[in-house]
Amino acid sequence: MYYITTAIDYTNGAPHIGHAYEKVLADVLARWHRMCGEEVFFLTGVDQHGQKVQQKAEAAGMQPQEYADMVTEKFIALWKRLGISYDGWAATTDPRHEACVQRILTNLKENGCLYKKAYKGFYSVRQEQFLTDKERNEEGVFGPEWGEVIELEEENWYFNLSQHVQWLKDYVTNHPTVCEPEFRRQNLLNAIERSFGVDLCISRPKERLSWGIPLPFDPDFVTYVWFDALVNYISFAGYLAEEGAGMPDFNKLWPAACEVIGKDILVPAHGIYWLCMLHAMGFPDEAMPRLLVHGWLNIKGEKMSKSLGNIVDPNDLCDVFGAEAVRYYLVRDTKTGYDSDYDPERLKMIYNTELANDIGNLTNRSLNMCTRYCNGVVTVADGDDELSAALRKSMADTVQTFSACMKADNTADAFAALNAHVGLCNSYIEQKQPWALAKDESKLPELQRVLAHLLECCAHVGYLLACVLPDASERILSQLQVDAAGLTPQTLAWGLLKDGHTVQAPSPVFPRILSEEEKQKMAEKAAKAAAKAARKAAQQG
RNA sequence: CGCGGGAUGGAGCAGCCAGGUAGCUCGUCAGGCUCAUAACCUGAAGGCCGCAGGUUCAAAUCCUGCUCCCGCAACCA
Repeated sequence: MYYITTAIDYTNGAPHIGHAYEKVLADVLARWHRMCGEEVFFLTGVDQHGQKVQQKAEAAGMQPQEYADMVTEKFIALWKRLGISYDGWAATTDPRHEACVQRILTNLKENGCLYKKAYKGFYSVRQEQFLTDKERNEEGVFGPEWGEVIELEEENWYFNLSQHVQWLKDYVTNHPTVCEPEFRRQNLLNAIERSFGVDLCISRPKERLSWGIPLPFDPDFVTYVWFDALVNYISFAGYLAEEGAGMPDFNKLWPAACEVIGKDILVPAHGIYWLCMLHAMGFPDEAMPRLLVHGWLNIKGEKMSKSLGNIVDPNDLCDVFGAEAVRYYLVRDTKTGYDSDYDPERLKMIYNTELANDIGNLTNRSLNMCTRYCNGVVTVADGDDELSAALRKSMADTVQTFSACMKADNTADAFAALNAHVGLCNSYIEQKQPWALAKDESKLPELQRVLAHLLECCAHVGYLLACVLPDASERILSQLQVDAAGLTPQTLAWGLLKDGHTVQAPSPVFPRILSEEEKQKMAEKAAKAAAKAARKAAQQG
C-alpha cells in the first residue's frame, strides 16, 4: 500500500501556483505508483477552521462554514481541472474528523499528556497572539506591526511536547529517511535543539476563537490548529473511526509512505509537533510517516506573497497553456525539494520543445510515415542492424532510469531521461532516412524495421507519460492503437506492437503555442530558408 | 562567529559526497534533410567553474579565509 498525503490548504484565500505544484507533484507520484500496480491511497484536502476564516467570514457577512465552503469549492474546481486524482478528501469540518480529534484528545488527557495552565504576557489584539521577547524590535519594544499590545492573563490547555523531544531527537538522528531531501534533516535537528523544555499550547478560549473543534473535556475551549489540521493525515485514513463511517482501513494505510509538505511547515509543525503528537498517541518508530519536503516557486527570485501582489493563479495558466502543460512544467522544471523560479516563458519553452517539437512531432512523423508508406500496418520483419539494436537498448535503459527516478521522487530527471531517448529516436530517423528507403522497393524490410522501432518507442514513451499527462498519454496510445491495460513499468518490454498491428493516421497531440509575433518570426525564417534553397537550386541548374 | 540554501559560457541548470581533458536545455550563428506540429538532424562560437590562499603530479570537485545573493514575523506551499 502506498499512502500519500499533501498538506491541507487553508481556506482563507484562493489557491495559487504553489498550492498547485504540491498537489501535482503528489498526483504524479500517486499515478506512478498506481501504474506500478501498487494499491494507492492519495489524500488531500482543506483546513477550514481557525481565526482567519472566522474573520474573513465576518468581513464578508457570512457564516464561517459558508465562507470555508465557498473557498473550498475553488480548490476542488482547480484540482479537478488539473486532474488531481485524490482518493480521499480531508475537510476538517467533516464530523468524522472532528470526532477523531476529540477521541485523540480524550485519550491523551487520560494518559496525562495534556494540562491546563494560566499564562500571563503581552498580547497583540490585531494578531490575536501572545508575544515573546523574540517579537521585540531593536529598541526592545513591540513594533507598530503588532497594533495594540496589552497585558493579558489567559488559561489554556497544553500538550507536554517537552516530554517527547528527546525521543524525537534520537528518532531523527537514527532515521536518515525521516525526511527528504537529506539536507532538510539538518534543519530539523537544529530546530529540535531549540525545542527542549517548551510545551505546546493547543487551545484557544471560545470567546476569542469559536470556529474550531471544542475540547471534549472543557467546552469553554476549542482546539488550536495543531490537533486539528495535522490529525487529518490519520483521521481520514480511518484512525479511531467508527464502523460504517466510510473511512479506509487504517491498519492498511498507516504509516504514510509519503507526506508531501512545503519547506515552511517542516519546522516546527510536521517535523516536531506532528511526530511528537504521534509518539504521544503511542505510535512506535516504525509507524512514523516519511516527509517529502518540497521547495518554493519563486517569482523572478522573489518569494511569492500576497503583500508583494505577485501571486499567480493556476487557472490563468491553464487558460493559456492547458492543464497538462502546466502539470508537465511544474514537475519537469522543478528539482524536487529545491526552490525553483516560476517563469511562464519557460513553461511555454518546455512545452513547445519537449512536448510539441520532440515527443509530439516524433509520434506524428512516425505515424505519418507508417500511414503513407505502409498503409498503417506495422510489420515485424526478420533482420537487424546496429542502430536499431542501440535504439532498443536505449529504450530499455530509459525505462529503467525513468522508474528509478520516479521511485526516488525525482520527477525532473525522470522526464529528462525520457526526452533524451526521444532525441535519439529523432536522430535515428535522420540516419535511417525512411523517406529514402520508401523509394526503393528492395529496402522494404529495413523500412518496416525502422518504422516498427519508432512506433514501439512512441508507445513506450506514451505509456510512461501517463503519470504526468494522462490525457495526452491516452491520445498517443489511441493513435498507436495500443491498449496499456494491465501493463506496468516493470513488465514493459519491447514488443507491444505485434506483426500486423495497425495504427491510426496522426493528429498533433501537443499543438505548438505561439504568439502572433512568434508566428511572424517563424514565417520570416521559413521564407529566408526557401529563398536560399531556390538560390541554390538555380545555381545547380 | 544564529540556521540553512546558493554563486559554473547570454538565460536556466547538472557535475562537487567517492579530485584527472567542463556537460545539459534554451538562445545565437552556419550547414543538412523534407516523413513531420514552419518541426527534425549535424556542427560552431561563447566559461580563467564568486574572490584569495592551501593540499596534491593533478581541484569546479578536498581544506582555510573572504565577498555577494536568497529564505528563516505576518499573508503563505
